[in-house]
Amino acid sequence: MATIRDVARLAGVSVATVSRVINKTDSVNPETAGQVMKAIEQLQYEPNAVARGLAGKKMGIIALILPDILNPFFPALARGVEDVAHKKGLTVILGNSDDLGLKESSYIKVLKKKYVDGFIFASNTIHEEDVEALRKEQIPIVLLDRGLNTASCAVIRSNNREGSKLAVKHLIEQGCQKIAHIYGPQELITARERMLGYEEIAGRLREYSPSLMEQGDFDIESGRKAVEQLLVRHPDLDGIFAGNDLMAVGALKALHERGIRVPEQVKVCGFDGIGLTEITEPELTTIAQPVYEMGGLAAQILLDEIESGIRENKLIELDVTLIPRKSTHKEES
Amino acid sequence: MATIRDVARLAGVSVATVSRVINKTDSVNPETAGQVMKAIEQLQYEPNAVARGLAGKKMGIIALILPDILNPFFPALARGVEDVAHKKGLTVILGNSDDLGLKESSYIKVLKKKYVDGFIFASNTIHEEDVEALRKEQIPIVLLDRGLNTASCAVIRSNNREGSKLAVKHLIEQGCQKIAHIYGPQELITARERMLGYEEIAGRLREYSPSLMEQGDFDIESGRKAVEQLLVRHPDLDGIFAGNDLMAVGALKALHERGIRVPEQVKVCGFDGIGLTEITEPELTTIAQPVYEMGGLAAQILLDEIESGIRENKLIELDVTLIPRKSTHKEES
DNA sequence: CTGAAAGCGCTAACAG
DNA sequence: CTGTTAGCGCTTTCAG
Repeated sequence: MATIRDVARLAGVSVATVSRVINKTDSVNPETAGQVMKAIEQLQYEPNAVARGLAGKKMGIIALILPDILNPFFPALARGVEDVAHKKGLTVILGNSDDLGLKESSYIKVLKKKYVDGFIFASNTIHEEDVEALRKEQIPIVLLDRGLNTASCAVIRSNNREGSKLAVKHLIEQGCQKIAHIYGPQELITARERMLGYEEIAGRLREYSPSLMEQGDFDIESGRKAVEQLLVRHPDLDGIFAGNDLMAVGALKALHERGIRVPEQVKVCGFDGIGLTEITEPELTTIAQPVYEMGGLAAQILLDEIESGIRENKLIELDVTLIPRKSTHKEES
Repeated sequence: MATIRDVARLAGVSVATVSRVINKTDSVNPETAGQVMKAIEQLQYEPNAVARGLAGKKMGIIALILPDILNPFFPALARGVEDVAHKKGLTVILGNSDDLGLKESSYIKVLKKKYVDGFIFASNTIHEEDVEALRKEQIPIVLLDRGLNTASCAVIRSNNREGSKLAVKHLIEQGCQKIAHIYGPQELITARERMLGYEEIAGRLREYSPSLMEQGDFDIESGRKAVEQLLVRHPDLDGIFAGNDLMAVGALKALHERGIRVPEQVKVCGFDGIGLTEITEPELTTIAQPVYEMGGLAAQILLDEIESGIRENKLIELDVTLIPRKSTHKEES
């Protein structure tokens, strides 16, 4: 592997000059530059990223810390991040935090030592101090689905409240009158927002009652259990809005087990728009988030910040869209 | 951030000594070592990974190149890799190759410059030359699901042929007599092996015919299409063994659309054991690969190789297991 | 067992 | 516009 020295020698210039033409960091006489370029070509020279990193404190790597890549929500996010990073020549380090603050801290600690250029946290448990610490060291961060309180960096999320309202309105349009909601863990702002959206619309219904809400954990099993509870209290419910798709799948399962037909007797709507929703029977109506785009956008903002050195601090809220499918289909009368 | 120099100064020794106690690379007087340790504690010293990388050509990073993290087979693999890597203090870079040889080469090029310690390729299109090149540079590699021809590094895969035999035998036990097979792209050794396993067992059936096989692309849509073709030729088939779970899901969909009941009229079995198989209706019988374990093992072997510097070159074939579910359930008579 | 010093390959003042 | 040189922080001979 040729080094910058080899290039300098062959081109008959100093390493500084070579560095300049590579990084366009200073003007260089076009002719000299030409010589250098030629030498680079000839030697097939490629700058060593590690040496560069040591000198400049940037390795051309961004870190993506998410709860668990096994959760079907995250692969699309990861892909979104990776695609834009790769396009810009950066690489992505993946970390699974399991929503453990400690694991997040541990990733941060290790990755800082590797001079990663920036962090994207899609994790729900980052310690405020960790964010502050990174901020202080001028390491760019982008947060996904976090509250406003952490106003010291860019935050991306989708419009959860509006999405919920969309969902409930849709259920009503399809003829539902008694709509239950399975909400996610209330530590998560997304879960809270979705619940609020539900209450805002469902609260107006004659049949509404707070007991139409039941907690879940954003996983399939909890969705199933929640429905079992709900059916005890409200055997006559005719619509279920689950706080995410996994719980909606669980709901579908519970209903199926009980011989309750979807959508004829009960209509079900999820949230997220993950691929699973297309393979259930019936296919699941859902509020789709632009997950891939969110990942791409997060990466984009992060890269901009890395390049410019300017912190953006903005909160971006993306629109969601209703994808009507069989599970909420209105029977023609 | 304290440097090794600070530690040396505080401990009253040379940097070389500090380096020695950190890396246990040479014996040091226990007392001196103690001093050094104390200094390290006091200064909260953490060695800089990039400087280390530049000096030693290893960044404590491994690269995982797979076709597409969006394919539900890969998250578990990635998680397996990441978990063991993280346990050993290494980090994982993720690359999506889309099974494009060019993209793989591009990842290799970029990552070599970053002194990654090793590569895991779960991708199907690595150029033989690329592998050889890495080999020559002594960069450890582990391959997943590759043929034997690339005998120059460790290869992990699961016993696809036996798995297929298991599947077909199971279908026969459940009463199937005319079993079709949807096979995957024949460039993939996994797809070929599964097909061979099918032929070996199904070939003995009275009703067997080569026209019971139809090609698919390992995705849902192709599974659906394949079944449509198969039903034209063999309206009376009573079992389908799909080369992977996604195609099995497609098969389920096609059958459902045609009003053919599973498992009563046709039984369906998939291959892989991805999570999707638990949420279809009916739930899908499948041959499960230990995907998470495969990832963990790949990482383990890679790390061993990185640490020892000894190439292992072994081929490891993991066992698969039949997971019987509703989609192949035999009706009690 | 320990220290001095030469890199690893590149960037970024600082002169000129 | 260009060259010299001092780091970045650590590892690793080579002496002692």
